[in-house]
Amino acid sequence: MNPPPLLVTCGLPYTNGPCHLGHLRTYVPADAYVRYMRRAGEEVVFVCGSDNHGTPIVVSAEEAGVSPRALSERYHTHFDETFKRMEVIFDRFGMTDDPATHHRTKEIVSRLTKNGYIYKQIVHQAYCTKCKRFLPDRYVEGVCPHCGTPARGDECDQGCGRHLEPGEIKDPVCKVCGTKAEFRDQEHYFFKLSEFKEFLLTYLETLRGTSNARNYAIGWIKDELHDWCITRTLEWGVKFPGRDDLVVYVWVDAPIGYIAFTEEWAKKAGKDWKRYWCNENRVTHFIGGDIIYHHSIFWPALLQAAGYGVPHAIVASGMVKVDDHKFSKSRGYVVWTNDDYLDKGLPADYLRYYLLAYTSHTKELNFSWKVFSERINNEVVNIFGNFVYRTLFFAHKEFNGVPSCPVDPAITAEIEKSLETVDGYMREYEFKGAVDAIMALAAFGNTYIQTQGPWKLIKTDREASAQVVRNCIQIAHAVTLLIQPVMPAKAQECWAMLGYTDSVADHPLGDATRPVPETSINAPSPLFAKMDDDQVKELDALLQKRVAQANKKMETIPMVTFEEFQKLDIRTGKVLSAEPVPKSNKLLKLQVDIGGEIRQIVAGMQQFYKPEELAGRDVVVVTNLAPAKIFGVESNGMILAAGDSASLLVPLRPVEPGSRIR
RNA sequence: AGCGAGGUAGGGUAGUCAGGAUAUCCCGACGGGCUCAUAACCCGUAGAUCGAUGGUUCAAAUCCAUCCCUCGCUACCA
Repeated sequence: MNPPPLLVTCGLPYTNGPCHLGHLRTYVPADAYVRYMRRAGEEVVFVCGSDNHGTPIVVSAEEAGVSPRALSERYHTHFDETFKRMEVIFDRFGMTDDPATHHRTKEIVSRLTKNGYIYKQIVHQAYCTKCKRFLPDRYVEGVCPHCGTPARGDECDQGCGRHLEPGEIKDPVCKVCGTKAEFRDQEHYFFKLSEFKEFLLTYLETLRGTSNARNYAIGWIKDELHDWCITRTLEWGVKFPGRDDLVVYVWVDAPIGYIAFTEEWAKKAGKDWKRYWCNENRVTHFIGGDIIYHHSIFWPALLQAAGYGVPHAIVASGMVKVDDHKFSKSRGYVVWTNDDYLDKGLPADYLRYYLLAYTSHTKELNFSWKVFSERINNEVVNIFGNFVYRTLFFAHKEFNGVPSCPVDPAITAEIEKSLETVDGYMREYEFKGAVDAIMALAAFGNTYIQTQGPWKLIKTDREASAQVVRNCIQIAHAVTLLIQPVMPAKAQECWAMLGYTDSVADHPLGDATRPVPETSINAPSPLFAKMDDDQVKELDALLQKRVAQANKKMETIPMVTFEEFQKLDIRTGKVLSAEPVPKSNKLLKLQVDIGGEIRQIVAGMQQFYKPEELAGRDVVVVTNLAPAKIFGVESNGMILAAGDSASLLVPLRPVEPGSRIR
C-alpha cells in the first residue's frame, strides 16, 4: 500500500502586524521542503492561513477604529501577497474566520463533548468595570497564587512559570486601563488534557520532525499536565456550540484551521480531505520554536480526543536575531519583508538562500546585512553563478552549444553522490546541510573546469575540450535542478540558459543525471547581480536609524498632568531595620517608619548596600504604591533611588518621618 | 525558580551517544601563483586556553560533578 500523501502546514501568521524576517524563517524552509518533496515524486499538499481571532486583534482593531474582521482581512491580504512575492506558494491560504474553520471547530468541539472530554466549571474571572469586559489571558496582571510573584493572566511569567487558568490569578488589574479588576463568576468549559499524559508520552516517542519539538514536549509532560480552559468571554471568535456568550480559545480554532484549509483546498481540487487528516497520515507542521507547546501537546491531544489522526511530524525553527539583538519590533531590531527587502529591489531568491543556508534549522539565526551580502556574493554569485556563466560562455563561444559526446561516468557518479547527500539532509529537515551539498557540487564543477582547463585544451585537442565542457554543462544542469526548491526563479532562468524551453519545476530530481540534449546555447548573461558595498551600507543605515528612533521613542516618557502627579504619595521615612530576603540575591526586606506607621518594603539593593548601613537612614518612599508580593514577601511601597547603582535619595536637612514630598 | 535548546578561531559548522595522537570543513583576513569567467582554482600564513572549574583515565571537546552565560517557554513572536 502506498504511504498516505504528505500534508505540510505552516504556523498561522497572526493578523495584527506585517510580515517580517521571523515569519520567513519558518515559511521559506517549509516551501523549499514542499518543492523538494514534490520533485522527489511525493504527492504534497501545502496549506496555511491567517489566524484572526483572540483579544489582541480586538484591541488592535479598536485602536485602528475598524472591525476585527476588516483588520484581519487587511493583514490577510498583506501576508498572502508577501508570501507570493517570496515565492512561498500555498495550495490554500485561508482565514480562520472563514466559515470552514468555524464549521470544523464546532464539529470538533461537539465531538470532544460527546466523547466526554469537556466539562463545565465556574471560574472567577477578572472583569474590568471601566473597559466593561472580561479580561482574558494577557490583559490582566496580578499576583501568582502559587509563588506570590507578579504574574500575567495566563502564566506566572516572573515566578514559578506555571500556567494559570482563568480566575486563578490574585489581585487582578486591567492591563489596558490600569483599573483594579473585580472577579465575576463565569461558566467556562475545560478540556481534559490531563487524561492524555500517557498517550502523549507514547505518541511523542514516535513523532518525527526536529528534536527540539519532541524533547521540549516530553520534558513538559513528565512534569504536570493541567486541563485547559478552552472558552473565553469575547464577541470575536468561533462561538462555543450552544453558547452565544462564549467563544473558543484561539489555540483551539487556530490549528483546526489547518484542517479547514485542507477542506477548502480539497473541495476546489475535487479531493477527499479525510485522506489527509483521518487515521494514518503524514501531516507535517512547520512552526516557530515559540509555539511548540501548542503543537506537540495540546493539538495532538485534541485530535486524539476528537478521533482524528495525529500529526506525523513537527518541524520547529529557531528564532531570528537582528545584529545580535533579540528580535524586537519596539526596539527597532526587525527586518520587514516588504519595506526593508523586496521593495528595495532585492531578489526573493537571495533571502531564501540565506535563510536556508545560514545555519541549522533549529538554531538561532543572527541576521546582519554584512553577512547577508558576503554570503550572497561569495557563495551564490561567485561560486554558483560564476560556474554556470563561465561554462556556458565557453560552450557558446567555442562550440555554439552542448558538444555532442557522452557524459563522463565519473561526473555522473559525482552528481549521483550529491543527489543522495542532499536527499538525506532534506528528509531530516537539515536544510543547511542540503544547500551546502548543492553548493559543494557547484564548487566541484569549478575545481573540475579549472584543473581541466578546456580553454587550454582547445588549442591542442578540441575533442578533449569538448568533453570537459560537456561534463561541466551536465554539472550545471544538475545544480540547477537541485537548487530549484531553494531559488525557484533563478533556477528557472538558469534552466532557460541551458537551452530548455519548459519549466524546471516539472522535472524530477532524478533528471540530474539525464544527459542534457545537444542543443545550441545562446550567449549567456550573468545570472546574479552582486550586492555592492554602497547598497549594503544603505540597507544597514536604515536598520540603524530605526533602532536609534526606537531608542529615542522609548526614552520619551509621556507627560503627566498635575492631577496625575498628585496621585503619588511620596514621603520621607526612616529605615528601622533591614535584612536579606531568603533565596534572593538582590532583595532586601526593610521596615520603614513613614510617620506613625511601620511599612514593610522590599527593595532590590542588596548588591549595593549592607543591611546594617541602611538601618537608621532617612529615605524617600512612595507610600501609596499598590502592594506586591516579591519572592513571597509582601512589599508596601517603594524606596526611591537613582541610577544603576541605586544611589539613595535622602533629605538634605533632617525632617520628621512621614513628611510629604511636594 | 523550573523545564527545554545551546556555548568549538571574526561568522557558520563537524566531531560528543561508542574517550586516542598536530580538533574538521565552509566563508572571511593576509601573502603568493594562475587567469576562460561577475572570477574561480591552487599553494601558503595568521587566528580556538573546545563556556568555567574540579574529577575519572596512560589519554577528555568527548565520560562524571558543580557552576557561568545565551536563547525559548515569557510585551511586541515565526
